[in-house]
Amino acid sequence: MYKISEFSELTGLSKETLRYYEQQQLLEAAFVDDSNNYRYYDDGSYFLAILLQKLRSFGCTIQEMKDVMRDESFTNLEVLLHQKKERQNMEITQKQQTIHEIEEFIRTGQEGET
Amino acid sequence: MYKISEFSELTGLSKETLRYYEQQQLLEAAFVDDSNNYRYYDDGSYFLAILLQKLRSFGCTIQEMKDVMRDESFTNLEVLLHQKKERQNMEITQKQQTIHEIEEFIRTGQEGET
DNA sequence: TTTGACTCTGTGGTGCACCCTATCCTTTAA
DNA sequence: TTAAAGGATAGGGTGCACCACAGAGTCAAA
Repeated sequence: MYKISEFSELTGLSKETLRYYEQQQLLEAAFVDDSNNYRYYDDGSYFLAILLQKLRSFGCTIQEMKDVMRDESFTNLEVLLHQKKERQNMEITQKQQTIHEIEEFIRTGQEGET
Repeated sequence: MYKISEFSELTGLSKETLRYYEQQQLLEAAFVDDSNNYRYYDDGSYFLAILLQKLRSFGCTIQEMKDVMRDESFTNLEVLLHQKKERQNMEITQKQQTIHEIEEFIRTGQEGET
């Protein structure tokens, strides 16, 4: 069982983020001491925390992660992952388009200058 | 000379955005009627408005555009455009990396499930 | 002249995912 | 025992680029 600071260092999620995730019902402590409200995390919490961190880095929003965490069978997870992959691909295409436009602007923009 | 609504439709920048840009000293009206404070825009304003809109779509921030508009020779412009192109390329690389991580996660994640 | 459309300023709100601060209580090591 | 370290809660702040709204004044067509 880890207290919040230790768990924070373990997972890379800040203490504020951990409390925020709890508030969002995304990740709750494994146990809360009634006498002082201290949060205690365990290895199950760790697994979930790492999952959440990965999902965030994949571009998932808090709401999307809530939807994933809500069903314990994780059936939504794979769907979400494929969506995110698709989204990354779309954004790559958009950025390539933007690059083309910048290049075009550099070329034709020269005329209007001087 | 166009009043703000007409100019807004002409350029695609909302009236609020036009007033905001003026406040930011990014784009001022060509003429302001002292008696009623109405803004009037002309073709020079139009040229600049279109430029700003393009720069925004290239991922430039307000601050960066200010830097461009501050020097009338537009010497910063080309530098900024190349920076933005580079940035788009970097972000594409990052997104490709994310896609790899998602794919990797889908593959190895299967083990942990069930 | 009236009326509806337009303009102005100033101020506050938005979204997202946190971060920070103050204040208070509890634990822990010396 | 004491003092530092660490925990809690509540509420406000952040950044960015706007958007929305209230309240007041102004213009333009019928």
